[in-house]
Amino acid sequence: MKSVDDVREAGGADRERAGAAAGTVAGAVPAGKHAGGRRPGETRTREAILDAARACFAERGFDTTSMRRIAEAAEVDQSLVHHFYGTKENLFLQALEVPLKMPQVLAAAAEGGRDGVGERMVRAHLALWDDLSTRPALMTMVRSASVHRVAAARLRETATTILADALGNVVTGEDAVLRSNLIATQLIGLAMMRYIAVLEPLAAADTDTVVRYYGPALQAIVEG
Amino acid sequence: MKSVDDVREAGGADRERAGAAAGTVAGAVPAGKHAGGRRPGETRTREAILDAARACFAERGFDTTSMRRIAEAAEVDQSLVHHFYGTKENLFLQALEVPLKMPQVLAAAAEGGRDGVGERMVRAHLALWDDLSTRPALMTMVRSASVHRVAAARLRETATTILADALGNVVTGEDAVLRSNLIATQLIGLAMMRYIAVLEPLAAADTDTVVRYYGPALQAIVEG
DNA sequence: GTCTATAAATAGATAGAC
DNA sequence: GTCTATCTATTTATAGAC
Repeated sequence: MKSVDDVREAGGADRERAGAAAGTVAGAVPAGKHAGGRRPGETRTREAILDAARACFAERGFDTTSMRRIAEAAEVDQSLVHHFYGTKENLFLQALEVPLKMPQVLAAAAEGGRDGVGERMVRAHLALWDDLSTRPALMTMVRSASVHRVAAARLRETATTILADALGNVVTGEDAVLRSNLIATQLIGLAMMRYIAVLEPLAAADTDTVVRYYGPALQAIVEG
Repeated sequence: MKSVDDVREAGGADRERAGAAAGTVAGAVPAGKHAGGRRPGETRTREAILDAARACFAERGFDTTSMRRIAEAAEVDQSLVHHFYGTKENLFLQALEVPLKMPQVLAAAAEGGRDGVGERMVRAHLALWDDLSTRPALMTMVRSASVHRVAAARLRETATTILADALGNVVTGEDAVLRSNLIATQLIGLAMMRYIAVLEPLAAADTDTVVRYYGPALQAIVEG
């Protein structure tokens, strides 16, 4: 598993921020140091639930994942899941939040001109899917896009906004937006077959091999 | 909607065959003409249920589709669905049966040598998805592949057996199987974004345009 | 903040009358 | 072959004790 930079999105709009360090535990917090802020222990449980939800949704999709299962995975009571996130729908929305690093990584890959941009995009995409801090949200999105309206909308949004924006300076000329769509199509297809359908030998192939063969396919569309 | 040849698979193993013409209705059957065969009226209801199931599964996926909903779509009682197909799982299996014409159409597209095979494959694939007699089964397969083991297996099988077989004489040399995987990846990605996620402007683009831009991308992998 | 208990809806599946 | 009625399990979600 390759590791990309450790930039993560703030998450849901109503998510509290940890005071300073990420590893803050209940017992390590100085007494009387939380005026108006969160009470110690709360955030940890809340995040544990969200992480568990992401993992479950990523692995089994929206419908197949029950609130009970998420609670079990987070090792908390079922009612706590509702207490923190209300409905299953809302929890799913939070789990869908795409890590901020995604547009950054893809934009970085699109830099550097037209030459070899196909291979760089494939490599960046694989890096995001092989990174354990970004994979669950991506997997949740793609896996549920077929049956959940919001996940599908998020997928479209990712394909257009993020990808088309990143490729804005690279894919130019006639039908530029359509061609960007087709590049996104190739990348989503790759995720689908390699990580979800687990098609062999593709799923077991190493990154370099995939980049070598698939990069030129993206490049063909970049060139128009 | 373009129409491909009208070859359809026999369906499930336990499916009865219609006597002669497809349009046979109860009243039009000669009396005493069904010794040991099916009783009139049965087949029609049975097929209506299967068609309705395919339509529902195609549109909403496995989990979201209830037996009651299928019964409603077929305009029959719920218990009839169980009567004919037993479990929901079994009905889903029947609905997944990929039309026989699929491998035929793809094999035909692969004929004619390496030149322009990318464009021919894209065009054949789009024809299958735009044909109302094949689309529901394909849609059912791809839409549920993310959450249903059997659908995923069918997708893998389609990608390897059917596609790799068709491309056997075209994709040769180093990593031929992996490259066939990547071609299937592109086609499934296309179906996913154009027909399921409905990404614009891709979904609204006409066939020729998609073929023109996407064909060379497949060709790049064929060439290696 | 965390738990027990349960409401309310819906699912798949079956029995049996006709 | 077709319908009514119902069983059983599971789901999301909430109320309320501590």
